[in-house]
This record gives sequence, C-alpha cells and structure tokens, in this order.
Amino acid sequence: MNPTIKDVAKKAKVSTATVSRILNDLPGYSAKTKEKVLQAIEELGYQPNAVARGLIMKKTRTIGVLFPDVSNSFASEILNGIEDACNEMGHSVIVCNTASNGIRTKKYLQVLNEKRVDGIIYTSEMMKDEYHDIIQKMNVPVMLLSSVSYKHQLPYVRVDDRHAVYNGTEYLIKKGHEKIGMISGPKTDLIAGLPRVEGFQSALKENGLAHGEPLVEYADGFGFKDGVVALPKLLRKNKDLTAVVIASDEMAVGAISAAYRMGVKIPEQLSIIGYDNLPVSEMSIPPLTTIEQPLYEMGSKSAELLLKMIQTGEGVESVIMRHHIVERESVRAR
Amino acid sequence: MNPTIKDVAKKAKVSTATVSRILNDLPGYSAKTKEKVLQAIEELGYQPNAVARGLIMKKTRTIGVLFPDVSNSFASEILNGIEDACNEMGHSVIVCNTASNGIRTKKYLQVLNEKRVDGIIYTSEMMKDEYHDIIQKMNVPVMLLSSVSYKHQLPYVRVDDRHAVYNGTEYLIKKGHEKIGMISGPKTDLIAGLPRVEGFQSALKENGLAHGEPLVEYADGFGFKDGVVALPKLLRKNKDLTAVVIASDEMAVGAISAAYRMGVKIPEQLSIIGYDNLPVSEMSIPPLTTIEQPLYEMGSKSAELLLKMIQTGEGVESVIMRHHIVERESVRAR
DNA sequence: ATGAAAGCGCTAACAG
DNA sequence: CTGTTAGCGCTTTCAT
Repeated sequence: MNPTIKDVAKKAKVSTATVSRILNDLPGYSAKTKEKVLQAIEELGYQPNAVARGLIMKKTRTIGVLFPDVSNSFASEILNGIEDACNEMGHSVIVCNTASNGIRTKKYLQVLNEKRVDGIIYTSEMMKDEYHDIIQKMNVPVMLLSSVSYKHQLPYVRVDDRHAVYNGTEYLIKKGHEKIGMISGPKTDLIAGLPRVEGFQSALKENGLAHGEPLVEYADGFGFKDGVVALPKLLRKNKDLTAVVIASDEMAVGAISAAYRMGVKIPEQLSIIGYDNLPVSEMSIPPLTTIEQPLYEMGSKSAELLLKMIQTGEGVESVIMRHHIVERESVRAR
Repeated sequence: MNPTIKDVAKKAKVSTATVSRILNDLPGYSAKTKEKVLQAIEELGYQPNAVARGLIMKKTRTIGVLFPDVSNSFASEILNGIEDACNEMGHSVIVCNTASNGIRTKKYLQVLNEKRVDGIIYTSEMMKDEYHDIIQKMNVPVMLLSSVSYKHQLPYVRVDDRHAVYNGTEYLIKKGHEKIGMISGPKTDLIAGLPRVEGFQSALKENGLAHGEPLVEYADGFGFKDGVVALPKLLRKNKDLTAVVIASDEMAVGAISAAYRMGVKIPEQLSIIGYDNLPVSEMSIPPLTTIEQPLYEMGSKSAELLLKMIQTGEGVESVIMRHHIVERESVRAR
C-alpha cells in the first residue's frame, strides 16, 4: 500500500494541512517543520496521490489526443511533439485511436470526459457537429491539429495546404515543367484533399499553363497503395506529363514504385514532388523532394496552446505553420 | 459544471446509493426506480466522474506505456496494438516517451505512480535495476515488450530473436548463398543486438559455412543512416558476399540506398533480408524480403496479458510470438 | 506557524 | 428494495 499524507503527518508529528502546505510550497511553516516533514516523506517513500488531488482540484494534468490512426508516421511525428511539450509542462497524454469511426470517437470523448481530462487535441479529421456538441458539454478547451471546423470557431494549428501546394507546383514550373499533373487524396477530404488541388490548379492557371480536370487523379486515400494505383491512371490520361505533384509522401513513394515497374525513370523522365516530409521520403530511391509540414512542431505547438488555454482559461489564436520545400532528388530541371 | 451523482439522486428522488447501484448494475432496486434514475441521468446528461471512482476503487482503468521513441514505425505499430486491446477492455493508455533517458524514465515512472495507473508496459529497452526497484514499490503489474530483464523475472512478450535470425540466415542458405554477411545493431544491445548475431553465426556454423567475426558489421543504431553507412564497410571487408542479413528494416532500406549509389544491384548482385516487416519494407525498391515480427499482435497480446494480471492479481506466463519470413523481392536464388 | 474539519464525487457496508 | 453513513487521499478555509 502506498503511504498517504496522513502517514507522513503522523510520522512528522504535524497535521496533514502542514504537509500539504509544504508539498505545494504554500507559505505557513517554519524551517524545522519543513525539515521534519521532508524527512518523513523521504523515509516513507511517499508520493502524492494524483487521483485524490485531481478530485479536489478539478484538474488532472492529463490531456486526450485523438488520431484517426496512430500507426502511421504522420501521427507518430505529431504525437512525439505533443508528448514532449506536455511532458515539459508536467502533463500526461492519453492516446485515442478513433479509426475514423464515429461511434468509437464518441465513446472516446465520453471516456475522456469521465476521466476529466483537462483538454483535447483533435487531429486530422473534420470536426463533426456531433463531436463538437459533446466537447462543448465537457467544457474543456480543444485544439484542432490539421483539422478544420466550419460552423464552430475552434483554434487550430496547421499549414496552409492550398498555399503549400501552390508553392510546390510553382517550384516545378520554375524548374521548367509545363505539363504537370497531380495525384490527390479523396475529393471528399476537405482538409488534405480539395485545398491542395486548388493550390495546384491556381498555380498552373496563374502561370498560364493547362489546368484542366484530367490533370488530377483522385485516389481513395493517402497511402502507398493509393499512389501505386494512381500513377498509371494519371499517366494514361495524360501521356505527356513531365512532373507530378503528389498529395502525400506515402503516395509519392507508391508512385515511384509504380514508375519503376513501368520503366519510367524518376527524375529523368518524370519529376515528382511529395507532401509531408515523412522519414520515408529520405529513404526512397531517389530521395523524394517534398513539401514539408513541420509535424513535430505542429504537435508541440498545439500542445503548448492547449496548455495555455487550460492555464489561463482564455482562448488562443490559431496558427498557420510555415511549410517549405525540401529539395532532394526526385525533381529535375528541364 | 458536470452534474454529480447527487444531482441525479435528487432529481430522481432516490438516494445516491441507489443511483450507484444502478450505474454499476448491482442488485437491489425495482424496475420503476431504475426507470426514474435512467431518466434523470438522461435529462442531466450525467457522466460518472472516473476520478472520484478511481479514488475509492483504487483502480483507474488506465495503463502507462513506455517507449524509447514514439516516433518510429516500430513503436507506433506496437502502440496501435496496445491501444486497440485496451480500448476493447475499457482501459486508457498514457504514452511515455523516455528518449532512452534514465532520468526522464524515472520521472515518468513517478508520474505513473502518482496517477495510480493500474499497470505498465515497458518496451524495447533493457529493464534496469533502478527502474525495476521503482516499479516494485509501485506494486502494479508490468509487462516487458521486446525487452528483457535478467535479474528479475518479469513476464514478457517478444519473438525469439536468435531463432528468427537463424531462420532468416537459413533461408538465404537454402537459396544457395554461401558467402553471407550481417549488419547488426550495436554490440551492447542485449535484446536486438547480440542475440541476432548469435542466430546468424550459428546458422552459418551448422551449415558448414564461414562464420568469422569480419562477416558482421556493427552499426551504431538501427536506423536508415546506420544502414547506409554500414553496407559499404561490410562490403569492403568482405568482397565476395552474395547476401546480407540486416537486423532492422530501416537499416536494410538504408543498405539498399547505399547499394544503389554504389551501383550494386539488389537482388541481382546482392540479396538482402531485413528484420521487422515495417510498412517501409513494402515500399522499398525492390520490396524487401524480411523476417517479420508481428508488432501489432505483440502490442495487443501484451496489453491483454497485462489486463489479465490487473484483473486476477496473479502473474502470467511470458509468450514468444511466432516470427516468419515475408518473401518479397530483395532475395534471389543462385 | 499550525491544526481541526469540511468536502471533492463516489462506493460499500450497514440498517431498516 | 432503499437510505444513511463512513470514508478514499487530498486541499483549504477558519480558528487558534
């Protein structure tokens, strides 16, 4: 059995109130009582019970983080950033894998409420009304990470996807490419889907290049397989492409694989630029030029802001993180 | 403010005890009181306070999981498995990134104790005496995952690394290779280092092949970079290798990259077999043949066992998970 | 500077 | 079947 504050009090021959004061360094005790108490704590190996503390303080120093899928590099880079920031501020993080499943998400939200977490970070997916309602009732701060909510104005941390892809496309154009295609995620994805396509199209348009619908191929997801499947389709519709913008690194690596099998040389015959800058982009052959999202920083930043809201009780401003292009070897000038 | 059990009791005109009984479906109330109470709960949107419950029950339905690094595929596959199993059993998981740092690890252990988690999963690293002492005092069950502890007999889940590499090497031999090298992790790693080298060497020995020390190159870690550095070194020491066993997929992918730059064709000139079966092994060119560790299952299994210990209060047997070889395209018969 | 006591929200005897 | 009551371990007035 863990010793309690009472045990410490008894051993030090003081009241529990005094022990509590010392523990939380509040004023109100002499140097020698402090000495005695510290001694008792030491001898008993006493560690305060955070559960009891949480009950009375109504703060658990714990936050919940929701991911649609914890087992991918994207999520784990973010989690790493969140974890580090929270750790630094003395908070713990409960991870929740929603599997993009509505009922599982709602169940998690309920659990997080029952456990009385101090705040929530909601990542990657659309904030639906029903989730928002639940969180509203929980009355704890929320941060959106790479996520949006149209009806409700929740603070978020993300990059400007539209702008990022605009820049990526522009980069290709500056390298002399004029026939550029794109592999996008699902059309229905309002975060990582549509905005990126818009960025792509407006870059083409503003540079006086072809930008018709056939230039973009919509995949079913953002994974490796999706890229493998999408590249041949895109190339079939557009025989003369010299470069492709791809909405995720995993898809880009898939596209490289597909190209390899088709005997299309990257970057000699086709240039590719990815999106995210995941570890895998460094590992591919050739190493992938990509549009970086600073995932670790996005994680730590959103945790920082969440903790700030928790501590001050006030709202915070959303932040758009800087993206930038990481030049490796999958793009060639022509 | 969240409503409490008292609010529910008042609204339903019963005592809190009755509400509690209904909440925990213990016997002792009529159908109509249940009706009334459920109604009140519904109307108030009442959700029990798990903190208060935890205080009295001395169970938080929360476990802690320690990783040396949460941001790699290895950890995230495992985490995924743990999370799913815990979720299924109504438990939450707090992730802890120890960064292989002793003082951070100890601090985490302290936090987990203060938060009164019900159990701990300790992954990937050696269980040091000092950690063991702390956990001992916490008096909660622990599972080791891909980790060992020699002095202390803690239950673990892992694959038999020695055996797995033995089989992987044997696989190469059966494919006709006779000059086989290995890239290992650090010599000092008692989990993923030494045992794998032993498996490698004994397979060679038992098949009457050369198995001298120069055949193994020890890298500084298990990452991509370590692989790109190690392959050239290994090849310099052993000019006539036709195959290499590599102690992690990330290193193997690094080795493939290095080979590509050196103009060594995989698998035409050199066969490579990796270890882990991470997602990246499917993405490499050529796709990597590798020794699979069932990471997701290892995660869910260890969570299952931990929860069993928590529920029964008794120990469990350790389990060795089945490894197997995933054949892709980085090995060729000769 | 210190202690007594109330109470956070809940469960579990114990009584009826 | 239902209510009363005593805590779980802690913080925090309010006295002294």
